[in-house]
Amino acid sequence: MSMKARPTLQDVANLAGVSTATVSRALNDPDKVGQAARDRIDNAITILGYTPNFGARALATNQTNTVGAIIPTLSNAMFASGIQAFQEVLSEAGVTLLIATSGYDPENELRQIKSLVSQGASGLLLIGNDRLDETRKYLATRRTPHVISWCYHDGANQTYVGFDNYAAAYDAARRVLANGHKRIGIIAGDCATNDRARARRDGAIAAVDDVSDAQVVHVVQAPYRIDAGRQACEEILSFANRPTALICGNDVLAAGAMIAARGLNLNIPDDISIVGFDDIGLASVVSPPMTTVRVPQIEMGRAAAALLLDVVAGKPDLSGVRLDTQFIERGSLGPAPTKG
Amino acid sequence: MSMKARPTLQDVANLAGVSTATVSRALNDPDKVGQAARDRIDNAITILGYTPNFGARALATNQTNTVGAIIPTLSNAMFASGIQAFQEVLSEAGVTLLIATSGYDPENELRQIKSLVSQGASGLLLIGNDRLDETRKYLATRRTPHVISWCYHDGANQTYVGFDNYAAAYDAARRVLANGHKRIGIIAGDCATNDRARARRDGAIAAVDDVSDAQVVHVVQAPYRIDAGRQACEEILSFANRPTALICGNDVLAAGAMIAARGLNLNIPDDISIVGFDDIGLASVVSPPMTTVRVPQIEMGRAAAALLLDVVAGKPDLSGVRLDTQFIERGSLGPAPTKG
DNA sequence: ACCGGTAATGTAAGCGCTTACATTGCACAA
DNA sequence: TTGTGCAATGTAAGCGCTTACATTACCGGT
Repeated sequence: MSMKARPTLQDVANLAGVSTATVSRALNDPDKVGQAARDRIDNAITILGYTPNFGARALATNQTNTVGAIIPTLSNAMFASGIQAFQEVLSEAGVTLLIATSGYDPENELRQIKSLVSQGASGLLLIGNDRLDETRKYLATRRTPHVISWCYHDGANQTYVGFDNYAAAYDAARRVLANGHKRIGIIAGDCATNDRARARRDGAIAAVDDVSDAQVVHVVQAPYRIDAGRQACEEILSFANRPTALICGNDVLAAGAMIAARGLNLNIPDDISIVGFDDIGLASVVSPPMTTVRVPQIEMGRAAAALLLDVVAGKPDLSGVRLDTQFIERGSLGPAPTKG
Repeated sequence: MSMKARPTLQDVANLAGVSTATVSRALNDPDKVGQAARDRIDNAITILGYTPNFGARALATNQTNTVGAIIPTLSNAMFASGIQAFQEVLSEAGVTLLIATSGYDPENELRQIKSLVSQGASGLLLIGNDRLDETRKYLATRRTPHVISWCYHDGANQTYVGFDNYAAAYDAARRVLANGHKRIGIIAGDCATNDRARARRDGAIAAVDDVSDAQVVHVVQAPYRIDAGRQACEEILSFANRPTALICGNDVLAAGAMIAARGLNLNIPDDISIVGFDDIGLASVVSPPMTTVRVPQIEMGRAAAALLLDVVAGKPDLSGVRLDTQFIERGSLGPAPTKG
């Protein structure tokens, strides 16, 4: 048993009786190496359990074949399938994905960005638009290629692959209003460092404001957790002037709200309608099935990957991609109860 | 604007008018550098947007401060909070986490392992016990520190931080049987490359076998997706000799089963009881709330991180950690229907 | 005034890899 | 036979960083 922790190219070369250059070629461009040598090298590699040192390779070639993604959290399904799709496209292109989480904290996001860049990420997938100025500056002075997803804005000097949270929420609220609801409650996500949550809230509010006899009776914020959604809903329902419909920042919040409503013996949607956002798997399972806004996660992930690959490769395709959301009407939305 | 893509230590040194050694020291051991120099260096760093090249540092120091985790999938909440906890402990220790997914494919797992090691991971978190021999050999010859989670086995020459899937499923099945059920159906996860799914299935079967007048009437496998769970349930319920209770490989499957049952106008739990496994957020939201087995994800993640850190640091603490699961009884489990 | 000690800094080697360039050996044409 | 061309391989420099060792400057004690 060798004491060396990690076999190197040199070790392989020695064992195979060739120079390091030959081993390197055998690895990267097998055609350039004779059959005999190649066999001995392959053999040596398996014997030693050799794995190239990525950092050294990156140093020598000045290219890493690696990109990074910083997402707010792994803890709910919100990003899961999008990232999965992102990953798949990348690995087809032979690019490794490094994943980090920011926990919705901009400071932490910057730290993670630096860490990933440091690790060799030559491109970045970022979520949303709320970011430290310092982060922006860092990205700019380093000219780090990046695409921003899960949101979309026109004209900004950024590459977005996403959808318009504001418009989607506006539309969803319109649909709710079309059911005759006049008193609307809103359970928004935590808006402090989350532009998507803000956009969704504001879109919904704007839609209600645009209808003269309807009003937003309560707006509360809650982190994207079921229990927080329940608590928020309980709070809203404890006030006078109960809403007949609740528009929630995402499905997790809406699921919590449904529990709370049921806990108060309210029937959904007869007594109160509840709509979510994201259409995660859960939405169709709860009872009644949840009305929500479908986000094109997979398409978004794929498109973001393709675009990022382009940008990294130097094609300055700054156009971005705007995807459509879809309002999914299910049982949790019903007509406004007749005044009783 | 410099044309250099990525500023180096040298660039910083030039700008600050010192040698690279001084900059390096300023970065890693500030006390060793005079105040004046340090200021100029800090300044140069921000001006240039310098970020150390991780690979080069790793090369020079021979230590990476990085570990990797390979999980089957990001797509459901099964691993989310465990990984989150894992990550948190690591980052407290200043260690970076690299995440990759295998998609339950052992070949892919090996590929990802090599990739992470290549990237500098000096330790690995692996899920479950099903693995290519080649993978085992690779890990062994390289002496790559790793801990295995989401399962537990005694005596094996491995470090486990997890729980006993078999025992937990056995126990869950006992609880079901204690409710008087005699005809049990099982919707297992995809067992082919998933030892946890197998253990859960076999544990449940064993429990039923241990009760003389009860029997497993159907066993089907389905990937961990809601629609697959629904389909599997529909299949089982289409057979003669319907079970009165369904034990599912995880909550996602159970959620699908609940939909299917409801679709057939069966009341849960009056007509059929359904139990899941994992206790993901969804379990308490569905209606009726799902009886399931709580897995100590957070504790597991934290413990795995602590242990991995130890192993990487050279303390050969091979003891492993066995955690307990907890049977959570909710509305989806009821007494067996009286023969009708 | 001189010396030893110490703090601050510089010099240069080397980490594991790739690659331009040099070398070797051989087949084949003339 | 001699040269030519090409395939296979070797040599060595250099990627960005750390660090042992060397150097410098300046301190206080005598």
